[in-house]
Amino acid sequence: MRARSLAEPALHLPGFVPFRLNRLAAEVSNHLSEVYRARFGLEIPEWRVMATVGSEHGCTAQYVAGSTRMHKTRVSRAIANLTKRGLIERASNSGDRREMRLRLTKAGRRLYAQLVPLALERERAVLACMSREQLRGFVAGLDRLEEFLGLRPDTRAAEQSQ
Amino acid sequence: MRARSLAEPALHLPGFVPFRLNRLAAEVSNHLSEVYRARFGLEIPEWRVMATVGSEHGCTAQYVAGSTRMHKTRVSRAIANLTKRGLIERASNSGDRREMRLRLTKAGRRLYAQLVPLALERERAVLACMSREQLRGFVAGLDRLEEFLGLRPDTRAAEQSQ
DNA sequence: CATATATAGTTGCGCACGCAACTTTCCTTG
DNA sequence: CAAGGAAAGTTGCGTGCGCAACTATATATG
Repeated sequence: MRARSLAEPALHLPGFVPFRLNRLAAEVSNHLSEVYRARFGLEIPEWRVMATVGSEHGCTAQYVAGSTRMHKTRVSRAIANLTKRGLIERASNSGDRREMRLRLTKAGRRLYAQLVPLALERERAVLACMSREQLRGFVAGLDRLEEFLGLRPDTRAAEQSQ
Repeated sequence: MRARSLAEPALHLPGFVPFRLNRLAAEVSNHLSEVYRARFGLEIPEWRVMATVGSEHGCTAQYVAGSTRMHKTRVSRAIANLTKRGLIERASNSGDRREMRLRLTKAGRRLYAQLVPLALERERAVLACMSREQLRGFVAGLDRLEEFLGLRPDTRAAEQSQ
């Protein structure tokens, strides 16, 4: 196709989208982690569980794993930590005794209420570097990629449950 | 303070951009890793070193760490592995004997020449889900975010070296 | 009703990672 | 030229992760 074999690199990492996504995601995570890590003693998996259970009351570990795309062992350990700290509680009172319904405890809801505004503020601060128009274009791309890659089981879930 | 307590989530993880970036980056990485992992026995750090050294002949470990934003120990270990496998070689013949100039060996160049087209093809396959216009918008957002977050020491480097 | 298969969640194990400390070499400043 | 500090890389150590295997419960099939 391209009589390019003897020519130069052909792949420059800083222009390679998969790499750029990784680097960007890591950087944004670092910014965020100052909030939930230093100020609340939560690691990424714990923060994700809190955020999921905080809005999907009574969901299962399986659901958390599916919607965050974390490995179920990672979820399991995060839940164990949060339970030990008294931030969430497990109830097996369902009809299916294999699964555990997850809920924030009172302390968990307090922490969640503190954490959420800070997290949203961090997001806002980063996205503020783009114009409204730029942001729309960027998010549209995100939407498209997620749909294409089969991320977002939530759209389906929303359609089903509502 | 409370006025919102009875209202709903306020933070829905699937719509939270930092989370979406992480999930997307992980997913794209998984797609890519099938190439360099299963077919060439390289992990992410090794692949990044190969890609960097492949286009920046004679660069240092420091440079790789800076441009990929990997921790220097991660880079160091990746280089150790690649050296053991005979894919890159270190030369301390510089004027500064602390740093090591990195180069692909003959075998390394062979592997690089095989790997690059496959990686580019994977990138293309993913990005093909967007229209030309969408892609432009998405990449513009990427550019903007990277600049804002101080990623890309390469633009500076390019200005200096060229 | 018994057996087989699947699913929710946990745990043992090996490994890669980041941090801090270290070695070696370079650069400064008196 | 001696001494303090900085930079390039490496290594010991503790930890979090993913894989595979396990337990317990639920569902399907003869």
